[in-house]
Amino acid sequence: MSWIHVQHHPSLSPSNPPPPRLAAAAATNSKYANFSQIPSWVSLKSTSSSFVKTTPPLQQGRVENLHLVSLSKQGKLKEARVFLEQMDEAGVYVTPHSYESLLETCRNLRSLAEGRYIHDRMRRRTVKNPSGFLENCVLRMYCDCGSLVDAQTMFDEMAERNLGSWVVIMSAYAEAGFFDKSFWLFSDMLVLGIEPTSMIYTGLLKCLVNPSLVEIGRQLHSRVIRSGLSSNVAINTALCNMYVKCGWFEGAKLVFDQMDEKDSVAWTGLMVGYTQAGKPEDALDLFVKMVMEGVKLDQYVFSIVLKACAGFEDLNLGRQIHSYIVKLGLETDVSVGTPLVDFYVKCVNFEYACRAFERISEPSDVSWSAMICGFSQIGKFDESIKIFKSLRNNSLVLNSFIYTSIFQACSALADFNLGAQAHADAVKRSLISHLYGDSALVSMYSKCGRLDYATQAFESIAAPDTVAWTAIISGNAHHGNASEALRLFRTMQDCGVRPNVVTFVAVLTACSHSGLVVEAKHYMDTMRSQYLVDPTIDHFNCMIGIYSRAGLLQEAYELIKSMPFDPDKTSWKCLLGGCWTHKNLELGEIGAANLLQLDPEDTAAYVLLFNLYASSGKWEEAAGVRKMMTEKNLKKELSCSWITVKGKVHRFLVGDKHHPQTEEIYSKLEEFDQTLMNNENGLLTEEDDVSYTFPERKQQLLVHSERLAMAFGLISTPTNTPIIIFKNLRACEDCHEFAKHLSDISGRRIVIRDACRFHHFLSGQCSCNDYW
DNA sequence: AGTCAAAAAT
Repeated sequence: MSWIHVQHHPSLSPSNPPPPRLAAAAATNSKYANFSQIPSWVSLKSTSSSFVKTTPPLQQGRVENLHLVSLSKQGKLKEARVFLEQMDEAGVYVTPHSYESLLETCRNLRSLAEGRYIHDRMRRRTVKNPSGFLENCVLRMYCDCGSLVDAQTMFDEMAERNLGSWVVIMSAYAEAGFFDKSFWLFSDMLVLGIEPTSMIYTGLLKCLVNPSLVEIGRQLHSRVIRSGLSSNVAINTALCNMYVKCGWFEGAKLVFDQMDEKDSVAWTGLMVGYTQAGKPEDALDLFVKMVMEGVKLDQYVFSIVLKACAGFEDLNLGRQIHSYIVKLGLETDVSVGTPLVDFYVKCVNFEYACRAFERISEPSDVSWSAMICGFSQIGKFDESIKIFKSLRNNSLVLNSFIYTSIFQACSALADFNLGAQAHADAVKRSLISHLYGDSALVSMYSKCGRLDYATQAFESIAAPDTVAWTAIISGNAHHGNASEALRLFRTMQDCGVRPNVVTFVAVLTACSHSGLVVEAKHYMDTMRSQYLVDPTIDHFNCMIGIYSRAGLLQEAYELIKSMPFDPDKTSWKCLLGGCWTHKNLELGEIGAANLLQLDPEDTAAYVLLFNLYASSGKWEEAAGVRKMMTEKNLKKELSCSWITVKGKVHRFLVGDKHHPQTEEIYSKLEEFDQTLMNNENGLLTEEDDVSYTFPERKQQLLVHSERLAMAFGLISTPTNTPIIIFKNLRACEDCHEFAKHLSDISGRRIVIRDACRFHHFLSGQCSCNDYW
C-alpha cells in the first residue's frame, strides 16, 4: 500500500517527477499555502493583535483553513491534527470545506483513526452543514476505510438522510459482497416510498461481477423496467456490463441492441467483456461497427481494442489501428500508448514498441513495466535492470509486475545478489505478486544455485498453484534431487493441484538427471491416460535423452522414428550425445547426419562427431569433420565461467590471464597439479578450441575456465560459504573430476552450474553421481 | 453515470 501514498503527494507526482532541484523549486511555488509562508500578522499567535480584532470573524480564519486544506492535500494528517488543535485554542473556525478535504484524504489514505477523529470533533461542535453534505462525506469515509460497522451506525443516527446517503452505504455493502445487506436496504427504501435513482441502480449493478449473481442482476433489471428507467443510458450500460461480467453475453447483447442511445462507454464495456472471455475477434467486430456507425472513439476504446489485438499477435492489424490512433492524436495518451507498447512487445517487435513508448507524454508504471518486459524478451536483461534502478532512484511508482520481471531478469543472469536485494525491496513495499512473483522467486533462487532459498520461498506460498509447484519440482530436478522432485510431484497431487505440460517436463527432467528410466517411462505412458495431459515433442525429447544417456540407444532411435512428431534438432542431439557417451558410431553417424541437415552450423554436432570418430580410431573421418568445420568457418560459442564475489562478477575464459589476481590463481591451481587426470587420448572437450594441436590442447585443459573460477573462488571467499560457479557450456569430464578432488582436499562445498544442470561437490562426491 | 492498459514454471 505504501506506494499509493506516494501518488497523493504532490511533489512526488508519479507520472512526471521533476528532478530534485526542480521539485524543490516547485514546492515553494505550490498553489497550496505553506505554514512557513503564512505572514506573522495573521498567524495563530497574533489573533489577539489589534489588527485581527478589526477583521470579520470568518475572514479571520481564511489563511489557517487554507493551510489546513494544504496539509490534507499533501496527506499530512498528523500535522493537520496538531494544527486543528492549535486552531481550536486560538478559537479559529474550521470551514466545511476544510472538513470535506480532510475526510477525502482520510478516505484516500484509508486512515480510519484520523477519520474517526475528524468525525468526533465535528460532532462536538456546530458545523455549518447545508443539506447533510458533510455527513455523507463522513459516511463515505467510513465505507472507504473499510469500517461498515461505523458506517451503519452513522447511517442509523443520521437525522437527514438523502439519496446520496443511501447510494453510499448500499454500494459499500454490495462492493464488499454483502448483497443481502444492500438489498435489505433497497427494500427499506421502497417501503419508505423513496424512488431509487439511476445512481442506486448503477451502484448495485456494478458489484454483480460473477455468474452466481446473474439472478440478482435479472431481478434488478426487471425493477428497472417497471420503474420506467429502461431508456437511461447509464443504467443500460451498467446492465450490459453486469451481464457481461456474469458471463451472460446473450443478455448483454439484448440490452445493448435495444439501446437507442449508445455512447462509446457502452461499446467499450461490451468489448471488455468479449476480450476477457477470450473472444477478441468479437471485440474487434464491435470496433469495426463502431467505426462504421461513426461513434466517437476515445482512449478507452483504443486501450481495449489494442488488448484484443495483442491476443491475435497480428502485427498488421495493430499497425492499422495504430495509424488511426495517430490520426486522432491519441498516441501521446498514456492509456493508449501503454497498451500499444504492450501490443508491439507481444508481437516481438521491440523497435516499434520503443517508438510507441517514446510518444507517450507521461509514461506510467504500467508503461515502464511493458518496456522492462520488452527488454527482457530480447534478452537485454541488463537494460531491464537499468530501468528498474532508475525508476527506484527517482522515487517513481513501482508495481508488482515490475518486480516479477526483475526476478526473471535475475534468474536469467543468475544474479543472486541483485535478486535477493530486489526480493527484500519488494517485501518492504509489499509488491510481491501472489503466485506470479512467488513463482518467479522460487525459480530465481533455484537458478542462482540456492535451492535452499528456493525451497523457503516455495514454502512461504500459502496455496501454491500448478506453476509454483512446477517451479520447485523443476528446481529440484536441475539440482539433481530426483527423489525429492518426485515426492513433491506426489504431494502436489495430494493437495489437489493438477500437473500440466510443463510439470511433466520438470518431472521427466528429474528422471533424466538421475537415470530413472523406468520411472520416466511410467510417467510418459500415464501422463495422457491418468493426468489428461497430452505429451508434446518436449516430453518425447526428454525421453529420448533419458534412453540415450542410459545407453538404451536403440530404444531412443526407435522412439524418434515412432513418435507422433517430426524429430527436431533436440531429438537428434539427445541421441548423438548418448552415442558419444556410449561410443556407438553407427547410430551416432545417423544422429549427426540428421542434426546437421536441420542445422549445418551446429558446432556441438561437429565436436561430438569428431570425438566419436577419434575414439574409434577413425582418424581420417575425424580429420574430415574438422576440415568441414574450418571450411564453414564455424566460430563456436566462446566458453566461459564466472563467479560472483562481493557483488562483482569475475568472468574467465580458457587460459585467461586478464584477471588482476592471475598469479595467485595460477599458483593455486599448481597446488593441485598432481591431481590432474590423464587425457592422453587427445579428445576434444566442448571447451577446447579445435584449431589447437594436441599438446596445446592438453596444456589448455589445465587452465579451463571453470578451474580458474574455482581457484579464484578458493582464494577470495570465506571458507564457510559454498563456491558457486556458472559456466555456459557443459562440464567437461576432467574438470568434473578436478572439482570433486578439490572439494575433498579443501573441504569446501562447490556448486557448478553447467549448461544443463547443477553439480554439488562435497567431500570428493558430486550430487550427479557422475551421471550427467 | 458508465468504460482502460501489464506478469509466473520448460
